[in-house]
Formats: sequence, structure tokens, C-alpha cells
Amino acid sequence: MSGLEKQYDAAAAEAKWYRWWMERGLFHNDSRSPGEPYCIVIPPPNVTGILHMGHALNNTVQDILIRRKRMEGRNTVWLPGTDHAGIATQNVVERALRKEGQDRHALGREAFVERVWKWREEYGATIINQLKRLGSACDWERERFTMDAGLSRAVEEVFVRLFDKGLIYRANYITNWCPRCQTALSDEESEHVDTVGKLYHIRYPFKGDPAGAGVVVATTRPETMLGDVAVAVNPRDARYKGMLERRLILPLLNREMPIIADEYVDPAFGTGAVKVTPAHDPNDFEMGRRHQLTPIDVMHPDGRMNDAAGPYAGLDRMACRKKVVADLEAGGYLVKIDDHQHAVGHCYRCDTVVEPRLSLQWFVKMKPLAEPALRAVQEGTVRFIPDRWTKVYTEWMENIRDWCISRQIWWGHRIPVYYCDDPKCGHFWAARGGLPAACPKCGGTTLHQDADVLDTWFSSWLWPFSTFGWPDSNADLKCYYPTQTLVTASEIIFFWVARMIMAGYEFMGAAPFGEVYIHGTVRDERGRKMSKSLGNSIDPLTIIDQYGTDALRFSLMMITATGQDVFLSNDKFEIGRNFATKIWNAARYLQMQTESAGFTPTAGEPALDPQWLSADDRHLLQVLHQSIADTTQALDRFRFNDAAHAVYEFIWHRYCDWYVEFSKEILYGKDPVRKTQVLGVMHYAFSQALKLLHPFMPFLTEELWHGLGYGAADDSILCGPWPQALDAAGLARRWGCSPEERAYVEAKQDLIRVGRTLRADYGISPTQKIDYILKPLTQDLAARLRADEGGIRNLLRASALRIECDFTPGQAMPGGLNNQLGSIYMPVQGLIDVQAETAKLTTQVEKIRADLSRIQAKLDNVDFVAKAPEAVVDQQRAKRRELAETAEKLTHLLEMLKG
RNA sequence: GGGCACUUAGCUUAGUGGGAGAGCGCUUGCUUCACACGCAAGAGGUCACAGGUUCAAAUCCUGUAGUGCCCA
Repeated sequence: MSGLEKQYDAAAAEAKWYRWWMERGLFHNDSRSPGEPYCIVIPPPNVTGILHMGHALNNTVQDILIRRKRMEGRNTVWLPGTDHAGIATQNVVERALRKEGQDRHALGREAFVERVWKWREEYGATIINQLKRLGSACDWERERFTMDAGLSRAVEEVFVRLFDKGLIYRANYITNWCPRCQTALSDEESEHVDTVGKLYHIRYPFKGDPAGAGVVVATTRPETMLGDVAVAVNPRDARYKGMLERRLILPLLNREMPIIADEYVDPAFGTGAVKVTPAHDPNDFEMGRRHQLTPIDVMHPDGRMNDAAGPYAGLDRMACRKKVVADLEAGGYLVKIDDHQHAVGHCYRCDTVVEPRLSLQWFVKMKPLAEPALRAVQEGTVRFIPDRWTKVYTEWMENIRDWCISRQIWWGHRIPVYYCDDPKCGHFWAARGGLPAACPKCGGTTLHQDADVLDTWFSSWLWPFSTFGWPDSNADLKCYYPTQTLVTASEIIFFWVARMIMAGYEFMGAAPFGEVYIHGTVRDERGRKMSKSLGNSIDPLTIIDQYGTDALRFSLMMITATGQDVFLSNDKFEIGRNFATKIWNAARYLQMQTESAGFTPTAGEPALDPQWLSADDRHLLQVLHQSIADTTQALDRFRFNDAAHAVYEFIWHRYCDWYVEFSKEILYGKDPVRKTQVLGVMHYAFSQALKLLHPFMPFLTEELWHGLGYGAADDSILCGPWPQALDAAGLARRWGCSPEERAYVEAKQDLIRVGRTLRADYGISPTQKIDYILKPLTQDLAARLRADEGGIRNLLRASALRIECDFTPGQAMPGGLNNQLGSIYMPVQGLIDVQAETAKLTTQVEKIRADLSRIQAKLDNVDFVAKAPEAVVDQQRAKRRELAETAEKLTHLLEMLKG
């Protein structure tokens, strides 16, 4: 056992032990490893990403689960990796190209994709390395990337199967179009932001009556009027009866349009008449279809107006809006402009306002896939924690809409659909293994592949099995699928969790995991989401440098209630750092005492002879086992903050505050047998506590595990076993513990606290030794307290301690009371402030009398006595007795004071 | 517009029917032989508001107000 340095060097320990774990392959398992499988797949971070606090929270939780299960002897695999983040990564590389004065179109598709791969080789490991700094016990031999050959093959396989089943189709439809990224987005990728916009009321005159009242329509996007093909009203709307035969003239473009009747129109909204723009609005598109109207697309993919916009061609959509409004006003068509709050879709990648736009895209038919996935959650095969997410999931699944999976970008899995270029044939089909030799329909050999790539989530939804080699069958896939726990944030329940469950049933015939733990969102002190653009992020790596990885992890867990959002500020991380320092110093004390006693510690349970154990020893052992039970149970219930609190409370407030202080009397004393016993208790308790703490603070605990010599040089704390809690019977059998004795020790601690308060009240310096007198309630207690006299004296910093059952103060002196044990007096010559002391005791008596009368009122209530459970009534009676006794004793103390 | 969550000490919060707890901050004293990133003692709460259920409500129900999130 080498001496521990005065200061814990977190950075050194982190580098040392992570390498050490890796070298020993402690994070790796396979189907041949012993134990029941326990597997987690990581929510793959974007390859472009850098670690933020959300990742820190997410991965700390996973690491705690994995390390704990590993210690319990399970065959654990935590599978890590990254996703290729199609749009985000393409954006990053395009930005780099622009800086060089290039663009991807000039470069060409093949060269561009090559360039992205090069970028990924150079920067793609950033977040992986950051996950390692977080201490993540991932099985790095299994690291995957969604663009790997294996995962790409899985994507192709899935596409072809769904295509052949008729679940993938191609259609002209209104999709969320990002004019900046120039691609379609899925509904989930368009984020609605409440915006105060304008509602423009525009008059469309009747044909032949240009100055007449016409029909007034309202719109939030006036520039889309250029694509109007009709105006719709509700058929039951009396205001428009008889107008259906008349025709309207579209202002600015002077296009003649019909008025149509459609049930969709809400007569109560605005004027009850709506413009119909099938190429730029999903509802209008449906209406257009119902009435056989030909859509007019007035916009280029980049958001500029096209030739169909006539004089507005070439203008950006926002500039066009201004000009259209000005022209309408000039022409006398603008009736009014109201403020209007509505939700506007924004691209989740670049925050550009999304344009609902008609385009030809690929979709997945979701209803058939959703059915088993919905059932799985309703039947409890897949469980959400906290439970409330079940409802969110269910509602989304029940109203599921088809998934737009094609993206007009180059970085991603290219859609494996091939077209026969023979104009007489026109066949297209999905195929595995690249460009086919000939068209299966006409035999033609001029073929081309679809230009689009797939949504990144189309590869992520296969993650729990594609990462294990699917579609090939193998031992690991059989062993680890289904995985056990998925840990993620609520933001991607729809994007990812729901779709994984669907894919699991469709392709593996089983749910991909049994439980989904949804943790909260990391926010700043003011409750705002941390984001780069707000500049309110706290960088986990800065925190790691400043406080250490363990401090970051432990602090996060201490302040994060299950499933609640977490509010962070820099100084919150002091919790973990201070705790780490506390533990370090407790270890130094233990090591120091161990060395000077010539004691050899062991990791396991020491041979403790119950006949030598003191009440305080047994108390600590009981409290330890309570803490083991509490921590274990909290972890089972995903109550990470409760688990962290349980360990913190034990180490700091039970072990350090009381037992270490108690131990000094013996360890600085002369009884070698007691020294051995106390050191045995301490090493046992400390080593078990380190184990409980290991999932939270992996580095510090490994450092101390070795530093205190608990394992062989090659033995890691990570290898377990996880501590097993003894129940009351077990504790009694093993060490002769009893609840009664536990209560005695806690009463003794309270008595010491009362004595310290007396000292503090009289402003006596902690260093000044003074006398105390204990007056126990019974001779039995007197005997017990005498046996503990040295310890009590030490903790009170008393020069002398008299223990007398029949003590009566000869003069007024400060005193205090413990219910179970008796009174404590502090004989201070000439210092007693009778008035202050009387006031203090009087307040105490008054408070107790108030409590007493409340309880008395309860017991006088016949309904309470008749209807409340007997145990509760008994408890109240016991309490009444206890309070009455206390009041009596305090009154006695008061009388003494008066002399 | 629909749904979900939250409102407890100055701050961050735990606590799902029977004694209001913790961490930080604050006050006082202390460089006490592991630790000042510490020790000891202490102050501080009409549990958002209004009703209801119950012998009993921070806790269950209804409503109101405020805050946040999700969906349309």
C-alpha cells in the first residue's frame, strides 16, 4: 500500500485508469462471456457533434447502468457509435468548400462524397474521444458508424424488403422543404415555432366587376397567391350562396379562377373564404385533388420565385412577399393586415423557415408498421420510465403519418431504386447490390439509380440490430438482441425510439429493448435550453478540466431528479468535487491509521468478532447495509439522484461525521484488539461504499480501490461483486445487530448534539476543554453510557464527563435533554445566564405543549380513534406520552434553573 | 386549439394520505493531529391560490393563476 498524495489528481487518475481498463478489455464481452446478457445501444451522436451537457447526462446514466450490471456479474455490452447526420455533415463540408471558393456542384457528386469521408476521418473521432473522457465503459471493439458497409447493407436490405412489400412508395406530395438545405424534411424535422406574424386580407374581385366587393380571403403567406387556382367556401355558408357560378380574377396576375365548395373550409375563420394554393399548402393540395385543380408551383427549390410567378420571377420568397403586399395595396386589393400568432415550421438543422412545397418524394407507409409497436407499449412489452411518456408515444402512434424518407442531398445512403431509361418501358424497382445489369421488365441496359439519399433516421431505426451484423445471423445478435435498456431524451421519442420499435418488430420479430428511460433536458439557470446560438452552454470538457470527470458525473446525478429537466450552472459541479475531496481525505485518514497500526486491509468482509464490536461499530454496519439496500433499490427504479444521495449521506454524514470521529478515540488509543476491530469495520464499510459509488465516480473509486490495497494489482473494482444488503435478521446473525441498539446510538448522537449546542450557546470555543455531566434516565443506561464514555468525551471535547443517575445541580447551570437517554449539564462557573436559559427552555416547553395539544385534539376526536388504522392511533398515543414526558423533564430543568 | 409537466426555505429541489427534508447560499464560532473543496452550532417554509373528498391533505379530486415543453 503506497501512501496517498495530499491532493487527489483527477486528471492523472482519469488518463491512467481509462487506459488500464481498455488494456484489460474490461468493457468488452461477447456471446461466450458468462452471465445473463445485459445490453445497451448508445443513442449515436452526430459524427459532426461535440460533447454537450445533454450527452454528458445521457451517457453518465448509461454508464451507471452498465457498470452496475457489470459488477453484478451480467454479460454486459454497451455498444457505441455515431450516425452520419446527412444534412448536418453535408452542411459542414459545404461550408468548408465555400471558404475555398468551391461548391459541391462544381466538384461533382463522387468527389464531394469522397471529401465528406475525408472530413469524417479527420474529425469524426472528436465526440468518440470525448465520450471516453467521460469515462464511458463502452465496448469500443463494437463501435459502429451508420455509413459502415455492414450498416449500409442493412439499410439496403430494409429498403428493398419494404419496397417489395409495397410499404415504400413514391408520390408527388406537399412536404416540408428547406430552401437553404434544398431538401425535403420529415414532419418531425420541421420544428414549429410560435411566431407573431401578419394575416393579410385580400380582395379577389369578381370577373367583370373589378371595383366591386368581390371575395375577401385571408393568408399568412401572401406571396403564395401567385399560385392560387381557386377560392373555396363551405357549401353550407349562406353568405356565399349563389356565388359558386361566378368567377374571380386573381389580382396582380389577372388569372381567372373558380369558386369551389368544400367541407374543409371553416366558415367561422376569417371571412369564411380561403384561397386555394395546391402546390404550397397541404390542405389546399388535398382540396385541389378533390376538385381536379392543377397545382401551380411558383417557387424554385432555393426559395426564389419561378417563371410561374410572372413579374415576380427571380425574387426571393420574402422579398416577393413585400412586393406583392405593396402591389396589392397600390391596386386597392389589400383590405387589412392583422397581427396573427401562428406556428411556423423551421428546419431543425439550419433554422430556416420551412416552405410547404409540392415535390416528388419517397415515403414509408407507417400504419402497418405502427400496429405491433403500439401494442408492445400498451401491453407492457416495452415500458417507458417515467410512465407518462407512454401516452405521448401512444398518441403519436395512433395518429401516425407517412414518413418522407428521401433527401435531396449527397451524403447518405443512396436510394437503391433503379430506373429503366427506355422511354417505352419506364420500369423502376428496388434492388440489392448496386446497379443491376439489365431491366428485369424489358431487358434494357440503360439504367440509372435514384439520385436521392435516405433520411439519416432510416439507418438509425435499425441501430439495435444492424450494429450486430444483421441481416446476417450470428451468435452475438442472438445473444444481445433484444437489448434491455434504452436511455434517451424526450426529443427523439418520435424520431428514433418509436421507429426503432417498429423496425424491431418488422425485421427481428421482437421489440428492440424492454425499457426506455427518458431523462430530462439540460437547461441553464434561467431554464433555457442550452444551445450554441444562445451562447449559454456549459462545456462538459471545461468542467472536466476544472473539477474532474467524477465530479461532473456525480454532480449531474445529484441534481437530476428522475425524468425532470436539470438546471445547471458552473458552481453546481462543486458538489461532486467537494465530495471527491472528502472521500480522498477520508481514505488518507484510514490509510494513515492502518499503517500506524500495522493492519492489513482486505476488500471483502473481515473476520469481526461480535464480542469485541461496540454499539457504534454495529450501528455503522447497520447503516451501511441500509445504504446498500437504498442505493440498489434506487438504481433499480432509475432513481439516480436517490442513489447518489444515499451514497453521499452514508459516506459523508454517517461514516465521516460520526464513525471516523468516533474512531479517533480508539485509533489514537492503546487497545490493539479494539484498533483491529475498528479498522476492520472501517475498511469493510469504506470498500463497500466505494463499490456503491463506482458507477457514479469510476476513476476515484478505482484509484482508491488500488490505493488502499483492496484488490490484487490486476483486480478492478469494476469486476464486482456488487454489495449485497443484509436484512435485519442477517445483521443480527452476522454481527449481533439490533434495531434497539441502533436507536440507542442515534440517541447518543443526539445527546452529544445537545451538549455541543450548550457549548455554542455559551460561546465557548471548541478548543476549550470543559466538563459535562450526564444524568441518564436509568441505571442500565448509565452503565451503557459509561462503557461509551471515552467516545462521548472525545466528541464533546470534554475534559471530564460525570455520569450520575441521581445528579441534582447544586446551582443553576445550562442543561439539555434527550428523550431516550436523559439530561446533559454543562457546569460553567459564573457564566450562566439564567434569564436567557429560562427563555430558551420556556420556548422549547411551549412548542412541545403546542404539539401536545394538537395530538390531544386528534385523540379526542372519536372519528379519528374509530376510523384511523390502529397503528396510527397507537403511534399518536406513544407520541403523546413521549411529549408529555419531555415537557415534564423540561419543566423540571426550568425549576432547577430557578434554584 | 389539444395534451403533458411544474409551482415546497433566498436559490436548486426531494418528498403520491398520518412527525415539512437535502444541497448551495446566509449567520455565529473554529487553521481541533483526514479534509477550510473543511468542522461545529444556528436562522429561514400560511408546501402558488380557491374549493372539495377524508377522522386526517404538501400528498387525492375539481377549478383558477403563472411557468415550461410537446402536438396541431
